Amino acid sequence: MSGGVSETTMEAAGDRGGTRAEAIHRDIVRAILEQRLGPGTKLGEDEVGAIYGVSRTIVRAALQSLAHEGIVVIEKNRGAFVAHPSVKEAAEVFQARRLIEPAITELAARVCDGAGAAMLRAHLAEEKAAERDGDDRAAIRLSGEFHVVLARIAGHRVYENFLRELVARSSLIILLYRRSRSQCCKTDHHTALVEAIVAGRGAEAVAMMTNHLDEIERDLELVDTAVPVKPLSELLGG
Amino acid sequence: MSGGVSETTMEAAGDRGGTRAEAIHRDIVRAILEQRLGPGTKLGEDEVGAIYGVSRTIVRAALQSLAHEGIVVIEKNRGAFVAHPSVKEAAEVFQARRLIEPAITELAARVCDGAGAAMLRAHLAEEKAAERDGDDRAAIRLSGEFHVVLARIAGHRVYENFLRELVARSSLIILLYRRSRSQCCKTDHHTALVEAIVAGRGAEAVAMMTNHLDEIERDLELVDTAVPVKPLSELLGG
DNA sequence: TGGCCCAAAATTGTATACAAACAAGACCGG
DNA sequence: CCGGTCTTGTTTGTATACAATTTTGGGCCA
Repeated sequence: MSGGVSETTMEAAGDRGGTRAEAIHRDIVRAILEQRLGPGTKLGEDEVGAIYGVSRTIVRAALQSLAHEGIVVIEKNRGAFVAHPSVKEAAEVFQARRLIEPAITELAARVCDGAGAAMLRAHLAEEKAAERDGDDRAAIRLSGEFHVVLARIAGHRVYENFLRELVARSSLIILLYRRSRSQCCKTDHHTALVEAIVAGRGAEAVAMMTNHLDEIERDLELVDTAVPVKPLSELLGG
Repeated sequence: MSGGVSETTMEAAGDRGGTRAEAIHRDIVRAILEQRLGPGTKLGEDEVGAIYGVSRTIVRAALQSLAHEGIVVIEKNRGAFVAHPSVKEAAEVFQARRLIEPAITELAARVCDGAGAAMLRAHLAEEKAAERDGDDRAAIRLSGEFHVVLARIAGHRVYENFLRELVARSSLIILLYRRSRSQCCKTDHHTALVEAIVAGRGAEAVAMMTNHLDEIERDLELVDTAVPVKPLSELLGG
């Protein structure tokens, strides 16, 4: 973990991007989306505080926020751990995604204007660049975030917030339960989705999204696994 | 505000029901569901701390949790306020309910066993008793909570947590935007829903739920209003 | 070698002190 | 009287101190 990068995180916060706790929250979510932080990882308050250069007060606020999203589990008197979703929870998360993402997709296809199209295409370009550059972690994160960008395009804050949590939790689930080593979302699926959405072909986009989610879920083997644990200072702030 | 009642809240926490912050969070949600706490009400840390007999640390944790659910808005350097949902947010909340509650209802109808039926009937009995006794506040709260009990019966934690937030936010929305003074959910609708769910008639229950939600939403007039403000100590711990 | 016990170290839970920022009231001038 | 400025009081943001709990390591015994 390079101290310079975590200072960048803090500067972003000073930049009216939100409080320090929110910045740490975002950075930890980023680490999870990039699959650097795995299920069961202990997030000690002093350790996290040392990494980001803040007191435990700020760390506790960040951890509470993460716990509220189901991404971290806080056990009384024992500390905070990256969540280890059960098979049941995994099924529930994907079921919720199969419920909400077609609705988001349909909305996005209906309201998508030039700015929305530009945002989607820019995101797609970022995904492709990460893939081309062999930056697996960024590619994985961007592929998850693509879904959240759709919700932002749809302009529906309630759905967006819910989906943001579902996507972060999906990242943990995929890390635990996936069969293949491949990136879970295929860029060409995202490409086709973008084209359908931008063209306002809602029904087609919805069908594609449904298939896309089914495919992600089919790649999961919903049985229990164990994960190795790495030192926190290698994983955060990255 | 009777000190005895808030001590009861604290004892419930000591009873492995969760931390003190969680108990305060629950009590504030309860006050909102009972429409004792209206949109825009300031929740000062010291004031809330005095009411519940805790330090600001615990209050801040409770307020953060409420803010995460969209029930309270924390403005930097200005304090925490009960949320005042906009017309757009109101529409989004009800749209999300129209998406998720039929799914919950269908699930509940599929899995409802004898214990589930007993839970639903007990809840319904409580609603009817509150109505009969003229306890409007309890009746309003129980009618909102009925929807969350359905989610619990469905045994789907992701849906349940999401719906819990939506129902609390709905309470604020209804207080702000309703046309009529009547209780927003009619008990006979809940009665009919329970019978269909318990009998496993999923499609019928789903249709009823959809109509029920449409009816609630039709009773809202989605234009901006202002609300009078009452002293906090009259409203919390109730 | 494994299990148990105990003391010390580490960590979490929480209150409180201090700094920073905002709100309210007083004062002054036009 | 009204508006602007300044001062004071209040509240929020955050670190730190202290209490409570858990974890770890060492010693002892079968």
